[in-house]
Amino acid sequence: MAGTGIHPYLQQWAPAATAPPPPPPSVASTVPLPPPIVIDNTARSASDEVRTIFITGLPEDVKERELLNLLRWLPGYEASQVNFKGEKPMGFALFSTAQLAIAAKDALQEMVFDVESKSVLHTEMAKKNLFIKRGIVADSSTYDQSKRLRTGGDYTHSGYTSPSPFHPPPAHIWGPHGFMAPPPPYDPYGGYPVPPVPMPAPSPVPAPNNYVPVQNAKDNPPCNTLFIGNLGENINEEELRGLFSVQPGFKQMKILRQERHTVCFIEFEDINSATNVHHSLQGAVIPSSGSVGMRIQYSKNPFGKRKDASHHVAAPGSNGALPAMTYQ
DNA sequence: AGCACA
Repeated sequence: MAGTGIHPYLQQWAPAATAPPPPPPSVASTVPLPPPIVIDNTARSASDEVRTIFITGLPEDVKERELLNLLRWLPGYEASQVNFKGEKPMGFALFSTAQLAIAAKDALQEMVFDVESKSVLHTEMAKKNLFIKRGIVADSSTYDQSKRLRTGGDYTHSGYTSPSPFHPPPAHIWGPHGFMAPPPPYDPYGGYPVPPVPMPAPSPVPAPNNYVPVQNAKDNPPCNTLFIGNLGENINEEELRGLFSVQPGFKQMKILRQERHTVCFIEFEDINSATNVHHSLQGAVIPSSGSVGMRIQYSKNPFGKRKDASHHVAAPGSNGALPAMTYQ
């Protein structure tokens, strides 16, 4: 049959077409935040956790809408706001859980927000949560853009369904099932106005079902190749390949089995694609890796560049002295 | 922390 020609995008945002995620432990159906996650926040009640991130590095002419449109894709996104301290914009974004806030923070960390103004985002957890006014934005007379708070798109808290078949969500930001942290208690199709596109593939890709913060102290300069470490000993190569090969810009990957550490290298078409995945899958946990989150770094030796650059090439013909063997 | 292949 025609089961083979699956459009890459369709796979990506086809989270639960025929294989819905394992139902969360059947609690009361309306509990808002039930993370059955690894992190042991058990000491603190999840209610007073800071789940807001603080964003600096935005260009001075940033529009609140710009930030919103970036953030609204991130899982758990609830609201955001830009305040100006002098002319320095400070962004705040509220997420549904602390963990999703951390995930978002990591995903945005060092992101190039605008190339022309060379703005690079820096993110931290906020000191306190963004306060959401209930009801509608109050002051419509002043129309002070810098202080507006909006509740954002409704994509995220309703899952990964795309707003439109023609406009798939930027999977390069969050990966196919990227940071699918706690399966939120939602009905994938409930309340969603459009019937989902008929999904040909059940669940070809074992997706990361979790995400764990990962300390990535050292990294190498950005390049088109990612180095993936911390994969756990029993990592399944198929699963790895399935995850990465659907990422936008993917070219090839090489899995390297070492004694205890399996690592892998993934080449992308360009640095940008690599960077997106670097952020989107950092700390992602895929089933066969156990409970550890993968560590993603830029490769020391990108594909297509030889490791040994001992022969520093002078500009051809720059000095008349030709080396011995230069014919051909 | 573990970085190969062209």
